[in-house]
This record gives sequence, structure tokens and C-alpha cells, in this order.
Amino acid sequence: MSEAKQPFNGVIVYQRLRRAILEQALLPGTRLREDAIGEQFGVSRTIVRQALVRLESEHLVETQRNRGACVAEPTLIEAEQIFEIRHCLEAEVIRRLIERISVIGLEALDAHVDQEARVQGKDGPVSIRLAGEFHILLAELTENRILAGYVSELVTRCSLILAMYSRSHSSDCAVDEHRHIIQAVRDKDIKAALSIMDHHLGAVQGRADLSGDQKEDNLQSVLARYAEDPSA
Amino acid sequence: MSEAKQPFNGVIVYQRLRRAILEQALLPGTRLREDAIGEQFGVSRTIVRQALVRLESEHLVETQRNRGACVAEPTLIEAEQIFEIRHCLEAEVIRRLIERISVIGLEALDAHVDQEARVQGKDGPVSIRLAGEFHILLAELTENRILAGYVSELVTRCSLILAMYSRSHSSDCAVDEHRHIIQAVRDKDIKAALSIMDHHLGAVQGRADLSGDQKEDNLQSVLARYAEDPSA
DNA sequence: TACGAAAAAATCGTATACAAAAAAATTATC
DNA sequence: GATAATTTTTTTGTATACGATTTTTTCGTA
Repeated sequence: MSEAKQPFNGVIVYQRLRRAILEQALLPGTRLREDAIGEQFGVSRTIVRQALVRLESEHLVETQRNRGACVAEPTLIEAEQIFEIRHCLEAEVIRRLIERISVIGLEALDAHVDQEARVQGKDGPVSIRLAGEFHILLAELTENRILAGYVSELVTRCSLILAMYSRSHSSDCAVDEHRHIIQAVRDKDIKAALSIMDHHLGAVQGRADLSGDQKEDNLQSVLARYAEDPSA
Repeated sequence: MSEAKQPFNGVIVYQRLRRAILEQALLPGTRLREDAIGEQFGVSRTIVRQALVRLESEHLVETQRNRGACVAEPTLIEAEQIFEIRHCLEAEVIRRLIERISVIGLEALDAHVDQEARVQGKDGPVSIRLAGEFHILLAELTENRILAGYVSELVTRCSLILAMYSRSHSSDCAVDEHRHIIQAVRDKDIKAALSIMDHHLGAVQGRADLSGDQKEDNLQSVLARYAEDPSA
């Protein structure tokens, strides 16, 4: 298992920033200055740039020539389209899982939700990430890595969207509903599973209420927490 | 319409390389040395590197630390999974188009196929690209940019796959079948449209027959053609 | 004070330099 | 002559340097 094959530093910076975005520690619109990031991670701008290019090609950051990068701010139109495609792909996930999912897979799902339940109440970044990772785990259990990759990307983008347009960050992903999804999959009740998932994703309900930007300045303090992230 | 907003040179190099891959001018496994590419495009390795990072994050090139980049070589497993998801997404495209497609959209499709017919017989890179772009156009007509983006990515990856595993590059995408798809969409015959599309994509039929690599060396000559590509 | 122009600072875009690693070529040894 | 060890060359990974652009600040004028 030592085949670890150390990734480029650029990849590491990319992963850290990605997680910070997923956990809504970096909010949409946050300016991402190359110097500041490089300093936090102890690398040069060259490396930071690599990471930013990666993030841009995943639509998690937006770049303007000579103006640097910001955490992406999807429009409402984009947001709707992203949710639509997420719907579509997660429905495919459900269909595939019901067709064949292993006992081990179901156990993994249970374990994950248990973990979610444990941190419930505490409404921090961990809870947001776990909620997203539940959906990613579902997709991975299909064993189609392409599907899983797209779902993963979409989940992160949705986290971005919810950070922009949802007022209640807390109930974004109720643990109960995750349990219901597992149950429906276990029962091979495709109708129920799809309907729960539909309700669960339920598009973008809230409207923009964070018009006043309380973001922007805290880049340094946020990155400090992500510079030496303990858990993978 | 002068809002053109010049892209980074890195983006340009990326686009050129991407097209070369789509057109199967750069075959899977082809070594992509940074110096060579930079020289052809008249930019420094810094810029080439940006392009390679972009391509890697789209799975069109693979990178090994200290060993540089190659055009990706999807395994048969990956190939199957890619085709599966392409199936899934293109089915969604069909459903959406049948639900509502404009006359203008249908005309655009006709025009495109006419163009395909014009270069038919000549079995060169243009024909391969046009065949792929038909599917991308279909996806774009859904007006869901996310969906279109994923389809576009998948089409390119499939071109890569066919370059590896198909023996008859010619009949990869018959113009006739494209016409049938358009007709079925026009008739709003969803059954027919889906079935034609299914048959059209028909997964990976051929098996690996290009075990001997006749690639590798022609990087320079290939890139020369793509360095100053006339058509966007 | 408010506004606009000019200067200063900050930030980005790209090329280049240099160390480290890998690949290729050379030499030595059997 | 074939193989192993060593040197040379090539190529990559990263930091840094410098011009260009943008943003901020300063300063003058109404």
C-alpha cells in the first residue's frame, strides 16, 4: 500500500482549496490572491497558479485576465442547470445501485450516515462536507469512476450555490433523508428512492439573501486552517 | 460583439492541443514534451504547463511526476464506463430536445450534417471532428451549458478511445445516422430517437489492434499544423 | 468637500534560471 | 559481445525576476 506516488505540490494546494470551498469556508466571490495563498502554503506563485488553473477548469473559481481569481459565483441560471444535471446523474446512480449493490456497500453507507449523525447539531464545515461526501460515496459505489467523478464535481458546485443562494445552511442535507435513501436502495424500491432523492435535492429553493458580502477579507485566517489539514 | 476578452496564451495552447487530440492527430500515448510544444507555439514552458494541467484535469492527458505528460490511454474498463455515461447524458439530451427544440435549432443541425456530408469520403481529421461536434451541437441546443460541457468532454474522450480500440476509424459516426437522429427529434419520436442514438453510440465494438505504437515521434510535425490553426 | 488627474503600490502574466530527477550514452568489466 | 556501472544529456519541478496591467493612494483644483 506504499504505492502512494507523491502528488505535485500543485495538486495539494488544489485539494486544500477545493475542500475549503466545499466546506464553505471560502465563500463565492472571495478574492484568491496568488501571493497570499502561496505564502500560506509555503510555495511559490507558480504552484498556486497550477492549482488555480485546475480549480478554474472545474468551474470552482473564475478568472479574469490581469485581475486574478475569485471563488466562482454561479448565476441563478447556472445554479438551476447544475442542479438539473445533478438530479439526472444521481438518478442514474440510484438506478445502478438498486440493480446491484453489495452488502459491504450498504454497510459503508450506514457507517457514513452514523458519522454524520455524530457531528449533527454542530453545524460546522465538517457537517457540510460529510453531507456532500454521502452523495459522492453513493456514486462511487456504482463503481463507475466517470460517473463518480462528475457527481463529485457537481456536489462541490452545489455547495458553492447553496453558500450563495440558500439562507438555511443547516438543513441543506438532513441526515434522516440520507437514511431513507439507503433504506429505499436496500429495499430495491426504485420509485421511493428516486422520489426521496428528488425531494432531497429539491433544487434551489432559497433566493439570494447574502447580497451584502461579508466575505473577501478573511482569506488569510481561512487558509491558515487549510494549510496543514490533518485529515486527507 | 467585441467583448472577446482575449484568453490567456495558456488557453490557446490548451485549445490547440485539445483539438489535435479530438482529431486523432495526437494519438493516445504520444509523449508531450514541454520544450517541444513550447517551441512550436512560441511560448515558454510556463504556458505549456498551464495547458497540460488543464488537459490533465479533463483526463485528456496523463502525467507522471518527473516523467512528463502523455496523451491519455484509457483502459478498456474506463472506455466502457465513459461510453456508459455518454449514453446516459446523450439520452437526456434527446429527451430534452424532443420536449422543446426550436426550428432554428433543427436548421442548425441540418446545416451541420450537410457540412459533414460535404467532407464525407475524405476520411481525415476534419470529418472526425465534425462527427464529434454534431453531438456537441445537439447538447448545446438543450441550452443547458453544464450538460453541454460534460457531453463535450465525453465526446473528446471517446475520440481518444476510438483511436485506441477501434480498427475502422472511418465509420465511427455515419452521417446517415445523424440525419436519422434529427428526423426522430423532429418527429418527436422519443423511442426511435433513443434507439438510434443507442445503436449509433454502440459502445466500444472493436478490440485493441494498435498494439504496435506507430506514434511517439511525429509530435513536431503534428504540432506544426496546429500551431496556427485557422478555424476557431 | 468633492472630483479628477497623476503617482505609487500591488498584483498579475510570462520568461528564465537552476536544482533534481530521469533517460541516454559511454565506459568498464566479465 | 553482453551486462553493469558511470558519466553525460535531457527533461522536469519550482522559484524568482521583470515588464505590464490594475488598483490604490496622493495631490491638486474647482
